[in-house]
Amino acid sequence: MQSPPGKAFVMLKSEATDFAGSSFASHVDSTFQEAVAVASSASSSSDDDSQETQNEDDLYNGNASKEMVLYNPTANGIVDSTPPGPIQCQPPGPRLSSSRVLPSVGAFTVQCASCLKWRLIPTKEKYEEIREHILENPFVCETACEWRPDISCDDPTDISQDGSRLWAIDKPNIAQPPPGWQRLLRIRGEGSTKFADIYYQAPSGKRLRSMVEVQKYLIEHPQYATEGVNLSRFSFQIPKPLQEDYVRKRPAHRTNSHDNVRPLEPDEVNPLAWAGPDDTDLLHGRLALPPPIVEAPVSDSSNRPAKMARNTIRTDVQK
DNA sequence: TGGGTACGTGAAAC
DNA sequence: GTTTCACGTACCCA
Repeated sequence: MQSPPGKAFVMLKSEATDFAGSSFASHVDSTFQEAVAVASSASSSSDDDSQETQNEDDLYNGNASKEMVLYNPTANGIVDSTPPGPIQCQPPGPRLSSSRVLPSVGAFTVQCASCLKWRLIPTKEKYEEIREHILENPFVCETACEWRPDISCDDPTDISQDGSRLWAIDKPNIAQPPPGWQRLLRIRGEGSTKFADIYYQAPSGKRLRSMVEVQKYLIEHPQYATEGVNLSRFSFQIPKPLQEDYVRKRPAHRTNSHDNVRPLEPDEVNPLAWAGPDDTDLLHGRLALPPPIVEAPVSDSSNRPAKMARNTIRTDVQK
């Protein structure tokens, strides 16, 4: 099993304490139980069945060659080194302050193909640019010189998995959204049957949630086609969580899912610290980020269907 | 009450 | 058998 040609990791809402100064390996045992990570692998993956394992190995042991991670710097995730700059992933709208809102990707990290250290990517746009070509152009630390002139493979990793964040592997080689369009990743709560949803937001603000909708929209708005916007620019592939049980498995072809699906017990639930962001780093001016946009999916929610859980979350968190 | 969002689920694809 | 796609809809807020 060789290293996949490219990966993108998504680290989600978290309460972080430190990023740098610790290796993945040193955190494996203690953090994997806590981190919620999403991982998507490269297209190559001849061994899909072992992809998850490989991803985990990559993440912790540094075997991956080109990986990308998203993390949420609002949660105090930035290292004590040079700030990567503002992250522009899903700026919270008015509704996003709602307690319904679940974990959301806040920032982006890619693994250097050379030294295997993680480098923060300053903007979503840059991340998407890297991701689009990561198979052909593996990311290396020198690439980061574009926004951090003094960075090199000799510098410590920007981020390590300390177990307080949600990690996901993003898919490589996803096309950047057309100009004016936004690709939105919305993470669902833990225990849902699906990890996340992808939306494309048209310049008009219209949100499209499937290829079918995109196609309809492009037909209804032929001006985009004249601008070169076509379906190949869209991908609804979602990242995969490293924590396998973040997403509830669906029973095979059973409509009466209650028969087969055992709700997670509280102590089985990933004890995420979905706390609000630690302002420390913000106060230090390390990041210019949107305010917290996430409310924690409380572990309580795992005892019941997600929709019910939402009620609980609201009741517990809000007001 | 209408619009937006998050979640569940049937069907299709793998 | 499992994953992904697509979309219906419950729920919440303004």
